[in-house]
Amino acid sequence: MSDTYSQPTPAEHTITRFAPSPTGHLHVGGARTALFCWAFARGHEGTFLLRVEDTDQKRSSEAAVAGILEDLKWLGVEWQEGPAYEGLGGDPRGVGPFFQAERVDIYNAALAELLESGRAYPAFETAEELDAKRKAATDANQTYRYDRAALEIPEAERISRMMAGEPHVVRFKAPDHDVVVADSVLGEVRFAAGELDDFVIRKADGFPTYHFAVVVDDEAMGVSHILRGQEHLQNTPRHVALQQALGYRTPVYAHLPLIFNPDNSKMSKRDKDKAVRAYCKEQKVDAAPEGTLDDAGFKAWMEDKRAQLPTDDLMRLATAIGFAPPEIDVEDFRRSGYLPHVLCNYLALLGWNPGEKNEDGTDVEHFSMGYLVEKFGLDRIGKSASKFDREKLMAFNANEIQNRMSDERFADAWRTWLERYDRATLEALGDKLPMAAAAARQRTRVMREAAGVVAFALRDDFGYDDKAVQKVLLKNDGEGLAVLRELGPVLEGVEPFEADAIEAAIKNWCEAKGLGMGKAAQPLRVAMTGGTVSPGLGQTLELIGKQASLDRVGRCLSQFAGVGGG
RNA sequence: GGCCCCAUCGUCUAGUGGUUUAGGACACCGCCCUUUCACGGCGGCGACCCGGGUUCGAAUCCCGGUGGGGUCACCA
Repeated sequence: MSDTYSQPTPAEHTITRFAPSPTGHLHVGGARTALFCWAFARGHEGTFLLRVEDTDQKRSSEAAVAGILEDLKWLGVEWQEGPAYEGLGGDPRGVGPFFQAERVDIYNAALAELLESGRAYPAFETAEELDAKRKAATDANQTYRYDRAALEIPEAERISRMMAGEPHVVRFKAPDHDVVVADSVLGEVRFAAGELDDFVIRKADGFPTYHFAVVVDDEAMGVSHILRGQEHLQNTPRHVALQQALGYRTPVYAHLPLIFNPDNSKMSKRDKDKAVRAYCKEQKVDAAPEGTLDDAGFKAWMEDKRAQLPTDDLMRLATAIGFAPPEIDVEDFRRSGYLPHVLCNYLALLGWNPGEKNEDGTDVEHFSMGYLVEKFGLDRIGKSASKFDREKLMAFNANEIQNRMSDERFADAWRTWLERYDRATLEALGDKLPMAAAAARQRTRVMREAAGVVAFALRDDFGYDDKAVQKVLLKNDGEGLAVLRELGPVLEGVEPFEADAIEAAIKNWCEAKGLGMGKAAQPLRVAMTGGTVSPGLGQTLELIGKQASLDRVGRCLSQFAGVGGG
């Protein structure tokens, strides 16, 4: 065996890896896999490494790599080994590089062994020829397996044609015995001999296929535990067969249950395009709004049910038409204003459960990253797929913001979020941000809702809600307006103009008049915001400011005086 | 269709043969708190896919059925 990929690490050391292919942002399913790999390694004082599977030249992009690294870092899923990124990554054991496209020599060395031992062989069919064979088999209602036609060619000729540079792939000769996959979640899964066909391990372009690269790399990098989605289960016998042929050890496998949409469809990036497209149809949007797409592009996208827009274009379009597509990628949840450790918390519960109770008998459901690291284990991973429930995630996030965060911590988190996603509001708020945060916190479930809660403070030129005006100001001969008239001077006398003092002053006035607080609060709300809903009265007025509050009372009075009496 | 996986309230799940009138969370519905909204408190609704075994006893073990899902590329 060549030293190139000999085992550099003692087998007892726990090493997990996350190996995304850089074809887009990190998907929540991938995020959960990464999270589990990370937690498992951490909990076993092991190493979590990141490897980029970019052997598909056509679909990989550097932007996608950067996006995935950023998403992981934001989540708090930190890799000790792998691509360097803001202090993460590195290669202390010298097992890199961590981009498969840079490891072709390593794969070829392993491949040479298989070729030599006769476990792999070149095949010369074109993709078109294979498609035709496949189609013929399907049409005849039969399962297609590669027919080993290339093995009909005498070996010497095969080799010489390969050496002469004739286009070819290399196939692995599948074993003639059953392959058993020992999975720590599912148990032993047996695949009968003959189920595997001679799959391709090196493509015509010289790059290894996924199956081959994964097996070689996991061995070379000393990966001890492979946690991945259950959609990979049928790949595993191929990998095990390859390991056996190469004399590698087989790592521990744990196949994670799948995550679905509430309607049982697979969660996919396409869902976003689908939702936006449906909204466009529903709202009869027949041309792309200014500054989003050109007409031809928009039309083509609308007509092709499976078309996907680049993320940025899609989001710009969605924003322009006032629609929020469902969150699918980690970046989507970040943009909506979920907290990273809450997302991790929720994700961890999809397919895993600590199985512990709180003292009051409820299940332990809200936990920190540290708790996850401490408790996570393969033995409590579930077997059945789960549906992604945004309502519950939202409730988790709301719980964190409303019941666990302080006003100060929320203000910090909000500021960070605004810096990235809503600079206009950040600037409009200015140094009132902490006050606004305090007012908005208990009414905010995800960060993007917060600005709406305090929107009244940002603009003076709001309109009044008719129903509110009728009910609160004009009813009973302008009772509400009369209250407002008297409240003006009361507010004027409040100094300093702070929430508690404001509330106290209004309360005093009510008591003196023998009125319930509601009789004063609601007219003031309408005057301050145009409607009947706002944060606490004191907070609302303080946020608006003394002069502006008085102005709003005046404006309201002059607008409705004489409309309905009073 | 072949192969493979799975199956507890609408959803996420606890439950590993008796401690279970199956526990919790989200959602939903009431009531309470209350200056609106929200928060919070209390209560309610609501599940072991079906059929056979095994056993004194089965949500838990076995078999079959049904249902759901995954996968069948020179993508990963």
